[in-house]
Amino acid sequence: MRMTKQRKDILTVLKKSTIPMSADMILHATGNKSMNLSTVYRTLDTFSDEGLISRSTLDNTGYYHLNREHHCHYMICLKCHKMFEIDCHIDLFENNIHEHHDFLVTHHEMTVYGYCSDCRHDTNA
Amino acid sequence: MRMTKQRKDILTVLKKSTIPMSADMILHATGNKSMNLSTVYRTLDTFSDEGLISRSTLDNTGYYHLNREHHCHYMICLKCHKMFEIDCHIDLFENNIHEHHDFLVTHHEMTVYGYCSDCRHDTNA
DNA sequence: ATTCATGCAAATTATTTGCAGCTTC
DNA sequence: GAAGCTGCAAATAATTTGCATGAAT
Repeated sequence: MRMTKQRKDILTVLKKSTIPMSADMILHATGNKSMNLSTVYRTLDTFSDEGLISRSTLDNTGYYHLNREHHCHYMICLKCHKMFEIDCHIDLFENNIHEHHDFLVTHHEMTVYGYCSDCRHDTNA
Repeated sequence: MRMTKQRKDILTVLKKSTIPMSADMILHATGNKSMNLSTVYRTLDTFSDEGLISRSTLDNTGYYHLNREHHCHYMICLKCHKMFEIDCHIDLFENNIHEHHDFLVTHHEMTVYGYCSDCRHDTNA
């Protein structure tokens, strides 16, 4: 993977951010006025393939964040759409989140990704 | 809320399904050849507002499912993209899912929605 | 030098909206 | 009969792609 100025800029932005960012947010955050949005998308794909970052679909658009040692989840305010980072403490739920983060939980979503039985035994993998 | 043929058709489809469906999948599943996709979207919005169904963004598109007594989450196969329903047993994780569902978990995502402190205390709510 | 990355513009896809006509209550 | 739906077509918005040029190894 070639380390171009664009890629460096994008990586810098991602390293600084504590919350997931959309491609557009990332583009603006770099301050690189000549960089194109498609470059951002392509770079994010590449970083993703390299396992450097992860993409989640939130609010109907893609959000990207650096993969760090301790993974975390996010709380999203239904009104202002701000995102707040929370550690992956499975026990830290509903009431606990309210106490610890002063965030009133209305609902949550969890999706588990992986490979199903069929696909694991499928030889044309 | 008026109960039109279109709304009945859509509700029937959602009732039959055990997994979330996209607007397009729902349209085709109704078999109603004269119904328009915008009607599906509008109806799903309405149902959502009524609290009848929930929308999740998966795989970058919206998926809708009926709200049932026991809520559940979904496992998504990274290869075939099939979805599998799993109960919300917070303790039923990684290894357990593998044992119980023969699904190899690679990663998961959890998002908690609600209202942040700022917004709860904001009078122009 | 060669390979890969970039900018630009055009294509795709999911979703939303305006509007005029048609149903349901 | 009125308010609320619907279909259709056109508008948005996010993301992807083709292609010719430019930069990194």
